[in-house]
Amino acid sequence: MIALETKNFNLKQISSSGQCFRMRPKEEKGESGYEIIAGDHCLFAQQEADLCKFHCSGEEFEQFWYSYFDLGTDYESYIENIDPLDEYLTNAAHRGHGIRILRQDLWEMIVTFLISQQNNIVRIRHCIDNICKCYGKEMKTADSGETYYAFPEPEPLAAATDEELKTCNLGYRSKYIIRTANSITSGEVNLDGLLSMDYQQARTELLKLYGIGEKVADCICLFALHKLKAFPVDTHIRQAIEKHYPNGFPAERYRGFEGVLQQYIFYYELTDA
DNA sequence: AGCCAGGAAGTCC
DNA sequence: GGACTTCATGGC
Repeated sequence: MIALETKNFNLKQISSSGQCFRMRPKEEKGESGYEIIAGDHCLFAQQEADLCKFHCSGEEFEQFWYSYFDLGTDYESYIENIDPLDEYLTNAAHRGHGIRILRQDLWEMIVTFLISQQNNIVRIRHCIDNICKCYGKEMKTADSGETYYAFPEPEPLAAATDEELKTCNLGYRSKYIIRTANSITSGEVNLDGLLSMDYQQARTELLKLYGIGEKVADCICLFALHKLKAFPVDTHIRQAIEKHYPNGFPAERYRGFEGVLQQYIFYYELTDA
């Protein structure tokens, strides 16, 4: 178990920030915390104020979770750059000050945000749970020996038929996932290649995939490739900008980390004080 | 019951 | 290039 003092880190805020869908409140041995499943990893974590307990080995923490939670980055400096006259953004950042832009798996984000389109967050979780149970490897946690399912690899999803995927209740998105999985297994689009591209290159490459448009591509760039200049505009963000920024969001002031602010706004719009 | 959801592809002009 | 329609499913 790793105990750590953290700043600008809040499990509750991250779990409901809409960037990850396999993180949820959980009781373990009578203690409350959060279960986080990412790729084929699973972690139980607890938090009291700034003190966090990560129930994993030091090795797994250093090699995986430290990076996953982006713990090497100072988020307060992003918040300090916010225009103090911008009351809306100041309030949004205040409420979501414990959010981090997670460094998640590329393939997992591609599938996750294909599923996210024209869908609500509660149902997105169900859809992802379904495909993990059907197509992901069964795993056991080192900590407590509990069973969980890894996120499925491209191969089994590429091999699935539309009829089979239908049992996961993905709706019309099934065909997007099958065709995109085939684009990966065939080598038409190379996942490792995407990792070394800049934002514009990666975005263009992602747009080649069937079912991925500008918004989903930006989510993948932000949440998997950690391109903080990506600023995904969905229905909530569009409405918030129309309401609070009639002349457009002042992205030029925040060049290079617009994506962090986008998350504060998204979280602010989806939560109550 | 009916509207909506972290949109994108298809089909017009 | 823009506007308009269709696409499954279920949460609220």
